[in-house]
Amino acid sequence: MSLRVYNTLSGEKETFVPQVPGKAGMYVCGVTVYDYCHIGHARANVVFDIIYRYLRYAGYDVTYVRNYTDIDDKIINRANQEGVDYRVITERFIRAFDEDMERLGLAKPTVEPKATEHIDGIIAIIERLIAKGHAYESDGDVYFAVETFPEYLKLSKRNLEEMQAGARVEVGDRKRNPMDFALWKGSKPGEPWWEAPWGKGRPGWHIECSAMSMRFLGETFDIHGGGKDLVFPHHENEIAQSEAANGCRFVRYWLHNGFVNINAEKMSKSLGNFFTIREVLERFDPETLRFFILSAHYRSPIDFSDQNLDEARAGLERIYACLAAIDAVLAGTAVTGELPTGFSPASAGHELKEKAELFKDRFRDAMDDDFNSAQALGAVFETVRVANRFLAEAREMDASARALLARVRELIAEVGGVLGLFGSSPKAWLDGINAAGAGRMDISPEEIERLIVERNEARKARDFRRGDEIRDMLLEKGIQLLDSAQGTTWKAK
RNA sequence: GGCGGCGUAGCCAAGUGGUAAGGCAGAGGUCUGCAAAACCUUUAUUCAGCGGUUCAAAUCCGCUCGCCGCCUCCA
Repeated sequence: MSLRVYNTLSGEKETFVPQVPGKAGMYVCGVTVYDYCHIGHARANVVFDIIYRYLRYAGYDVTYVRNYTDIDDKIINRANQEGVDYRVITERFIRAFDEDMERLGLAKPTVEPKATEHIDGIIAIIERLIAKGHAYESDGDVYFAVETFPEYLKLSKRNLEEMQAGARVEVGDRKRNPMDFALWKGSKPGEPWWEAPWGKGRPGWHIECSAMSMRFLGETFDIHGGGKDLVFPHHENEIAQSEAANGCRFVRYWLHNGFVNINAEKMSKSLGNFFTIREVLERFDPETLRFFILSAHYRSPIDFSDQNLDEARAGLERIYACLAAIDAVLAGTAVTGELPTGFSPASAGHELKEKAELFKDRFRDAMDDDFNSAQALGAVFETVRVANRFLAEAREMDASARALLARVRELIAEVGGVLGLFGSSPKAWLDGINAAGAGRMDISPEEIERLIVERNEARKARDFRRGDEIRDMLLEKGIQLLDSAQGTTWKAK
């Protein structure tokens, strides 16, 4: 089966056929660096991270461009508020963005250009647009004339007349048509500026993405991504500028991710109901957040809540617990990696072997279907269930049993590499979750260990009253004891 | 008002023509001194409602109801 992607432009799933066989060019609108990123940014970036990883996994040579928009009204406003140069702001939030993405385990894009490094390219496009009659200068500003581009609004499927009717009239407008948008803005005193044929100024929003994508991916490229909210006006305007300037198709496949909701309402800056990535990571492990994001299809809305994050953590914990159990069996033994034969048809070994053989196909089928990570995770869970059963059933772990488990372990690591999950040492991850949980309790891990020893001594002496007393006391503090043949461990509830 | 999307079990969530993945929570069982954890079994004759097309519909079409998004900065 081949990769199919949902193209916003056509409104349908299409078979992905790259412009150049074996290669894929992908541009994703990055952030405007004037504030800390919220979990909506986390979602967009995680989603396109797995799209990038999966394209590579599927064998494409991918050029992935993700920009920083480092000049913009909001940046200037913030700089003015703080009384600092705009670059102080952009440098601070570029660093913050990089830290956040690193913690979320994102792969580095091929290029991460900044708008301010491409002013020449921006000016060149604007000059071409003016020369072709698609743009006009007006009192130091330059605007794109939407009426000169008949296909305007083809992405968002709107109607120009109706939008004009509803457009807001701006005071002292320099536009010929209220729907025209700025390519270049003349600078006011005290604002950052660059020299241009129309005087000192700075680029408008939208034009930087046209310039940077063209620079690194060419006039036509395969995939352009971003959040749903960028469809209009940002991407619509990018199409107008780029196609009017170059006279050819701009993007082949438009991909847009759905929103993060809070209590079923869109999370946004203007509503003030947003959480920054940093705030969330104070309470939840980064991989849990990533797992939560990937547990739904990228185009669906997801509802962010403590309960949903707790459920995601429980699910991820189940997978890691299984991996830890496999690792414990495999510890210190060399395995061949060959799939063994000889499991009787009714046994868990036979079933697990079957799951292992079909696993990669199921994963690829899911991801080929418009990057359906939720379905892919379903396949992982099924494998985990059967592996757990195998671990519980098997009397002794002979060479073929270990080889089978090693194969399962390898497969989960392989798809984990594509999803950016399961990359931690299972034991370390589980310990980390415990430690984080225990950090919120008023009891130290040492104290817990001491009480476990005391309880086990009491139990050995068949003093179950004392033993249960300790167990109940710890449970009250949120510490769950786990008894097994190997001894007693604990976890934070 | 215009355009677009969504409505699947108590909750989260796949499934877009062939007879409902998976997770969480719940119930019963195995294990246990009793528990917890783990494992096993189980939990939607049915996909918001009504009508239509079809041998066959959660999936396609129409209508109704409900929710949401974009139309203004936004991932």
